[in-house]
Amino acid sequence: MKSKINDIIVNFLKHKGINERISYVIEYPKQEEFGDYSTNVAMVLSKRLKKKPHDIAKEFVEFAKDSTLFKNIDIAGPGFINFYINELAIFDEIKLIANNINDYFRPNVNQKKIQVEFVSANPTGPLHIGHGRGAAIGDSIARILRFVGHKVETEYYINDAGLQMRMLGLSTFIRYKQLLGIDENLPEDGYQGEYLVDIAKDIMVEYGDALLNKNEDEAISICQEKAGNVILKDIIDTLKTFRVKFDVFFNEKKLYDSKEVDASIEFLKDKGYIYEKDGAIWFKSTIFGDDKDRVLRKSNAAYTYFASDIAYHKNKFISRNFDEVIDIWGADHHGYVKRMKSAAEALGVDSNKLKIILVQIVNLLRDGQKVSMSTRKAQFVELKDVLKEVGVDAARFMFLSRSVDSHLDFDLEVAKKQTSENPVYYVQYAYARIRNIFRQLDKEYGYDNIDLEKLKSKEEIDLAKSLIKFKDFIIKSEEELEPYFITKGLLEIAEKLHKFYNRIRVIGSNEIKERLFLLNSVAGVIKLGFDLIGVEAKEKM
RNA sequence: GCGCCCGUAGCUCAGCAGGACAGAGCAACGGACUUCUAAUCCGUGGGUCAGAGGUUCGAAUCCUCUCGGGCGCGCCA
Repeated sequence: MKSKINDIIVNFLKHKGINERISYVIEYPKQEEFGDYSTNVAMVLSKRLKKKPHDIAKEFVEFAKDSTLFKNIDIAGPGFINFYINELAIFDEIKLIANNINDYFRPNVNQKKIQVEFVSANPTGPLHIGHGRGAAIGDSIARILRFVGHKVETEYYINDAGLQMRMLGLSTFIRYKQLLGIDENLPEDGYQGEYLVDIAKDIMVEYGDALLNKNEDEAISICQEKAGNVILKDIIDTLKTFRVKFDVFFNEKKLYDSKEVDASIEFLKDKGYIYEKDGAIWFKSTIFGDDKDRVLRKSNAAYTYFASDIAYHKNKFISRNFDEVIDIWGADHHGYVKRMKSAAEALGVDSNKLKIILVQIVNLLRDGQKVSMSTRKAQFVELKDVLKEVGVDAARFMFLSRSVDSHLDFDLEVAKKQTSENPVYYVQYAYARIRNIFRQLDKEYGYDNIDLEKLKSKEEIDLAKSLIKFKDFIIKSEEELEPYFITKGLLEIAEKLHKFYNRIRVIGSNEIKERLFLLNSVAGVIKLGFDLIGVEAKEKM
């Protein structure tokens, strides 16, 4: 619908001899009395054509008045052009939706090969609620991009080569020794969580006290591997219940084993972006706008994370040839963005192809008090416990009901209530109400010979409009990589459905066929929206 | 100290390539179930868009400063 209006505007511009792009907007007016759509094009053209906005608007109305799309076009305020859509045109759109939902809502895009990397939590402890938000966002973005028609691969990056994993092994080994009666305390920066005691018990079952006889380095390595595997499996299980699936798990270690880290440094060196100072190897990220140069290999010959991250992104872009890579990080990594983009440029990759989404923190509240979270200190609420308490649907919807860059307050006490305070029920209920009507039909009603002109009430027309508008929400969510537009669109449809349901009867009415036809499309669109955010459409509630 | 993000209704947030009287949900208050599920609907109240300047015909939106909050600034990971 929007694009049809845009076509008319573009024709008008051509008619006025303007062929280049002009930055006007077509929007939904805030007030209903200003029509269904509105454009500021007359005001934008005012300066250029040296005419009053009002006069340009008049010319436009004259130009467009023959279109069957509108029942009226108004000029209002300082020169807004307001469009009132013809009901027939609205229901023509509904027919298109009914004909093929996916075709109708899939925007035209050039297919790209896109990787979405998210969660990527080190397997040093269970996932907490903050990871849940990243998981919900990453997974939904992947679903949306896939729906739109891109080739999408989701990936989880495991930092299994660094000191953190070593610390995990050491902490587990100490727990193991404690179980065997050896008095030794965890180091200050060790992992305190109880889950390591359980893992240590498993190790004891498997090895008895044999690890004590091995050299410490080897014993820690065994513990590290065991703990890492157990925790990773736990993470994967949790993600699975959360309906999040990864196509690829990528190990950092692999980048070292395959010498890709060295190769990346060589690659940059050949281009002249590398120098040595104080016994360390540096990357000249300042040429690409970073605040300072960054160390890749320390003077003690150990590589920094940044070195393996460069190799990782070289692997993504060059070895695996992704057209676009989306990294989803926690907001506390924002200082890392410029660095990573510099690295992309240095690798010869247009840094616009690397999209980094910073997901703002989730504030967890318990009894109104903020709970601070730290994996190391084991002060956190596990994602899997939250899922058990509030359910997958509620959790996903809540994570996706705010824009990515706004803080999210997740109050456990409220979330646990499972009352109507949670908007997911509002939408699910709308769907269930429709399904319920269909279940109670006394016979099959075909949709041949239907006369949609019979749907005259405001409730029916508004409901139909909300479906058409949903397309804009999909486009926006895809363009801005913001799944919350989907939840927003769903809430709007649900609102119109409930209003309809309260005022209009379906079963027993003269318009039953037409209304069922409309409701069938509504249910289909809600189902589509739910699919895009990974929420279940319930038949009954 | 430097840099980034943010400050909109009691609470949580939309709106921010400048435009029409500032929006939604929740909470509060008052109504609507012999009806396809009231997990719903209808109505009411509630805001000097942190503050001060500036640009503009027009600023929540752009610029500057102030105040307040969060985060990042390592040869850490």
